[in-house]
Amino acid sequence: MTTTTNVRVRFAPSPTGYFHVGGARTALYNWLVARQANGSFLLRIEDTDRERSDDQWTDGIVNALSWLGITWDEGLFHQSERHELYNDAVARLVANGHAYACDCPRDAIDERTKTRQTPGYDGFCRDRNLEPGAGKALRFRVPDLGVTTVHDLVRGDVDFANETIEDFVIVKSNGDPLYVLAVVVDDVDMGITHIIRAEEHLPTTPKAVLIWQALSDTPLPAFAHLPVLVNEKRQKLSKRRDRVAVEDYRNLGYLPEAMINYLCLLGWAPNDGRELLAIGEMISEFRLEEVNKSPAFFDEKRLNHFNGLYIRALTTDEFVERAMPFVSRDDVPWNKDKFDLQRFITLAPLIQERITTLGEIPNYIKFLFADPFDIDTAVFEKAMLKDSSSLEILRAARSAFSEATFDPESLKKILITIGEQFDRKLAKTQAPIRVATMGSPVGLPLFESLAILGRARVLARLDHSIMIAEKTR
RNA sequence: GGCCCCAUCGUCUAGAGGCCUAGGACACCACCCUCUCAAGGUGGAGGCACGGGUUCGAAUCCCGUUGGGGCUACCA
Repeated sequence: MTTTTNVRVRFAPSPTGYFHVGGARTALYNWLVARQANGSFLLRIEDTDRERSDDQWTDGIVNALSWLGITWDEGLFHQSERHELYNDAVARLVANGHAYACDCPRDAIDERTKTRQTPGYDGFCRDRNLEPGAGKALRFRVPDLGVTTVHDLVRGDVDFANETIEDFVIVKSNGDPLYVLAVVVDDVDMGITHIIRAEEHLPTTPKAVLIWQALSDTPLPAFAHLPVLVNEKRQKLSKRRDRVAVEDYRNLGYLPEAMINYLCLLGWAPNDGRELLAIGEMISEFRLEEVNKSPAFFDEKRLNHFNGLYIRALTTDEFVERAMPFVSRDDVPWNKDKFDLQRFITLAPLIQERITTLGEIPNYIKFLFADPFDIDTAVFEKAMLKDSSSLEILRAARSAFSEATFDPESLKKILITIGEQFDRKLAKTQAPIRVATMGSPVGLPLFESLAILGRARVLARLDHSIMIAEKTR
């Protein structure tokens, strides 16, 4: 296990917005490849565009990856701190004729393009031998003939005719390197062997190949372009359009291991039908060559399913521990110092099998810790006033509970007996009691809840509802 | 417009020429279980985009059509 290989991968997000699940999936696949090969996973922040980059987004990326358990072996690298490297590479490119200065304004290029059949830059400055410097951009001289082939592990060979690739800009006129240049310089410098990224980068990959070959004799890395993740309209997930920030899922109460499992299956599946995969299984079984080519819809419903399974697989102790941040938040629907850990623990197993996200917990235990306790009028009316015997049941229960042993079994027997008096099944008998004591027609099992609530509060709540019902009828 | 990618149930997928009467999972529906709601169990409906080839045989290979998507900045 201590043998290391030379496999080196990198995850290179740009800090220009919330870190979304598509990026997380890309990071995961990179990480799996690194772990499987016992190689290295590097994290590099692509912040060459200073205006769009912001440290807060970098923090978000770092936090999200940490939460997911995707650890990096080298980094964080910031492209913004590596300008010397880029300048050096640019100087070499200019010196050996691969790059040239260009002072064409955009509108001039567009004007000339109108009269041409091929779109893009027309190579106007190619042989003008402009002296590179301030106010002039640098363009890469793309061969007029031939084909640049991208060998892609998931898509096979993809050919691009060089004549369809324009002489693209690699350095802005203000001297800043462009992404396409910085990426290659860094990948060469860091000895990256596998470039695993989203499919949207495929069209610019021949440019990267050309730069790589102009800059280095080292063999090209293997490429793997992953299918993009799409929304319900089958458009690429976007930070602006779609609310899919990893951070949001964390706050909603998704488990990182469920998220990882779901993400892993978005574009890849093991040979047999297994869907619940441990990290170790993903690491040993994942194959880039088996990654699907078509876009995948990020389906929250399916994520929910996985999250529910993972929550239910927790031991009670683990569950309680995971739940703590969600029952101690400021926005919890009860006075924070009313919270009682022991009582929560007692109910925990019952909650655990009912929820799909940890964020749902407060609503389940609100009845226990919220005092004063009030009931939604619509709910109350439906449960208490639509049925004439509801009030009678409340009274009967009030009377019987005042002397009962307060354990679930005893309480249940009492209610069954009361139900018989009214010729009702238990399902019907429990309804008004539930609303009166728990505030909702749905929720945790009633008798366990009553027992934990305790006689005093149960009686008080019954009295309260009886009073309201009497007044209203 | 140009370049490129993609195409199995609504969704995620299994399927690498006969094992396919196309399998699983989510979602959906029904039933069972049941103090509510869930969870769980059982069952059901639902798909190879279309057209040509190749082949004894095609979801699987080839071509085309259609449809979807990505890129097309001195963004990343």
